[in-house]
Amino acid sequence: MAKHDPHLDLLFHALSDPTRRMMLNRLARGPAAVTELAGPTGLRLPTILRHLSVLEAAGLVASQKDGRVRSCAFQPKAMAPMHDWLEDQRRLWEGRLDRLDDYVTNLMKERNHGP
Amino acid sequence: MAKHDPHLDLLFHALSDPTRRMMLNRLARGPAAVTELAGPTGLRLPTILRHLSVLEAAGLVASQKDGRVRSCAFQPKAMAPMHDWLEDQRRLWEGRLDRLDDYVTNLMKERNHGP
DNA sequence: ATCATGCTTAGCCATGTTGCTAACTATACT
DNA sequence: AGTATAGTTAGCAACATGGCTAAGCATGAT
Repeated sequence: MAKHDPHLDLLFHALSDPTRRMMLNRLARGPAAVTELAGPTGLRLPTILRHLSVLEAAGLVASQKDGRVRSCAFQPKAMAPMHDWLEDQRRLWEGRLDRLDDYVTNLMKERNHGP
Repeated sequence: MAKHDPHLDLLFHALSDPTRRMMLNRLARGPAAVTELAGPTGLRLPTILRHLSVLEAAGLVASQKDGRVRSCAFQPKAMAPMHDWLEDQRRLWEGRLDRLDDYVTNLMKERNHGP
């Protein structure tokens, strides 16, 4: 378990912006060019390019140039570390619930069999 | 499907910082006071309090004062919107894979029965 | 009453983020 | 060749973020 994983920072940060989530949403349906990504957002190209670089830094998107158009593709594997972290977190929480359960169970046993 | 959910911004942003994830990790094991949260981070109290307010803004933590100590508790339900979004995203992606599958299948049918 | 503890507020500083415009490059079209 | 298209780069402005110190306030212990 990484104590302090910089990749998670990039991942969560990338997802924390509505424009970037919109772009990912589009890319989950299939590859797209930069202009097509920009379309629905109403933002200028340089802005979109910046967002794209954030998504690429997080590994969520890979892109390549084909002629004069850059084709961007969603990289679902990049989500894995986040899912792992969420899973760890869930386990911790449920472990706590289990222990609470034990506690209550023991309490009731004591009530039933106690002095 | 929310087109532009500000709550998701807060949620992902809250998780994008290693200090805050560390705090959540501690809280998933059970409630803790502010000083206890600060301990492992090596950061000053005012800084921790700021992080705490970010976590509270995202709904991930609830706190209350008991005497002079503030007790903080993890709120697992706050994770739900994020899980929903991730699930939507996964569905989109898998839908795409299915369609790709169909495409390949059709292509092979045409190859077999075509002119 | 005094002192220690635990939190809180105010305010500073450096850096990062998000949007923009303007100017540039490289490829395609006619 | 000349024009349109698709990115790209540089740089600016406004605001947010993450750290700090110093000073304040409320509660518990002696």
